[in-house]
Amino acid sequence: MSHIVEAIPRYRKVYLELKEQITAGVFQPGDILPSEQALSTQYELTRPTIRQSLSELVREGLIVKQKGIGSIVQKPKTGIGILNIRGTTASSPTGTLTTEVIDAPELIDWPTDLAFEVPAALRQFGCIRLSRLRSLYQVPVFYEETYLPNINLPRFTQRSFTNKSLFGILSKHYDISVTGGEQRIRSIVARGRICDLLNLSSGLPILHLDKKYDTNRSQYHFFTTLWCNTKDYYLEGAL
Amino acid sequence: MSHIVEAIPRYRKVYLELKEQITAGVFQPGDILPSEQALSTQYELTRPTIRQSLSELVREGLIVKQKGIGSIVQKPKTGIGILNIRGTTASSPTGTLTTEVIDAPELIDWPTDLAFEVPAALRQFGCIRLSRLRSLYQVPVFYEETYLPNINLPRFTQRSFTNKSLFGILSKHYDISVTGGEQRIRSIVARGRICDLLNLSSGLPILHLDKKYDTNRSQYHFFTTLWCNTKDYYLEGAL
DNA sequence: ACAGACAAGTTGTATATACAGGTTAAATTA
DNA sequence: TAATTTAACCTGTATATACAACTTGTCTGT
Repeated sequence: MSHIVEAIPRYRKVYLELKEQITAGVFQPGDILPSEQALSTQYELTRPTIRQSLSELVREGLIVKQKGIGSIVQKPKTGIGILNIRGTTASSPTGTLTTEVIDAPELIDWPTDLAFEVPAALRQFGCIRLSRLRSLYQVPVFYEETYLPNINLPRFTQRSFTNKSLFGILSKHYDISVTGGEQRIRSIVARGRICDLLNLSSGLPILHLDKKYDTNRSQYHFFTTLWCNTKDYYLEGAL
Repeated sequence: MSHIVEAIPRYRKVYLELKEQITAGVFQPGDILPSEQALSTQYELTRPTIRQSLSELVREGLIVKQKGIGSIVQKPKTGIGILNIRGTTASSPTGTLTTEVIDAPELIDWPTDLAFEVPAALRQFGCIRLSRLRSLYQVPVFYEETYLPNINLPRFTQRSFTNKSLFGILSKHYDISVTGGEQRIRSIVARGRICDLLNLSSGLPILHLDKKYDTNRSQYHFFTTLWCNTKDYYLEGAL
């Protein structure tokens, strides 16, 4: 087993730094970022490299670019932005989302009723299942079940996930970052256990989402099923 | 008023051509596209330019790239892919989606209850409203109301939208292409007119989506509200 | 005072090139 | 024959450069 260095490209460092500055408020909505020329001088990189950093910010909707003007910082999106690539914790209003573990991480056989087909390459390994309940202002909003292939995740089942971002833990301790994925959405009525967890009466409409996440580990995917009460909130995402 | 030539960049032509070939089946899922080097020879462009074309295909999920291998064509996504940037017609299984006009295009005042705020720059112009019902295999699946700013859209209200793509008409006749947008999703119960249109009994859960589209015309946005019966289908999209 | 030309600054498009690092299959060696 | 090395090919990252197209503010001439 080789030591993973995973060198971070320079364009990505610039992207991360600018993103941090935007979310931290150094650049306010409506502000114009330093020009590509200025950024290339500042970071000692060339303009194509800087443009690669900015294109990521455009893709995520943090800036829009306008010819002749510059890169304009956008208002952060409102709502519970779990339709995009960000983890649910990172994309919610700061400090209002709490996470409670319902079922602690445990090793199980792969369920047979997942919405997405589990690749054979993953089936030969075990499956780690955990479930969590997310609340906004102490009101339960969505319940989430996650299924991960048990490949090279030492001490994963011992970790605490209360009020922690799963994406953050995967990134920090296991060098796994989410690069994309797909999702399927339905509208269903709440029944049984979901009602209890979300504190709903039976028969109310809720969102049901199945997600498959792609990661930087080739062939490594994981899966999430999610039930969301959209009575007081909505899900939001970029097109 | 100047004549709009709107020269199409070369990288975009390559993108469009490859996309056409993929959707037409010239390249099958699992196939590997010609290498960037081969494409640059074929199209007489340099590799950076070709990479710009391919990056669009990656963003739309039509291909994934793998270092040392190439660009792998992906299975077309199943489901009704209206969560992504493609118009609903273009992203559904070929030939199965029919569109019926419920309310023909008409000039109205801007509604006051749209989910998204209409920019002041658009409010001073009138609003064109039209509504359509989409059916899969003759079964109504979603109902859609669209609101467009009436700016430089000659003869728009006279056009037929039956079994036509709104995106296609905007692109072909008015040089308007959708470049992005945002959406909000809720789960609600069907009531009143929606029940009749979707042929549902009252109280069943359906999806409610509000969308705001960005276009290549600066400051020009339009809006869609959509009700979708997800009993037999689901909405799908990339993360 | 006003209109128009101009200059400066910005992003968009495109070329040309180089090397790093991953993958595969053929060639070489033990 | 089997294992190892090598070569060929692929995408990823980065530099350096040039010109086009768009926006804004300034300068100039009337």
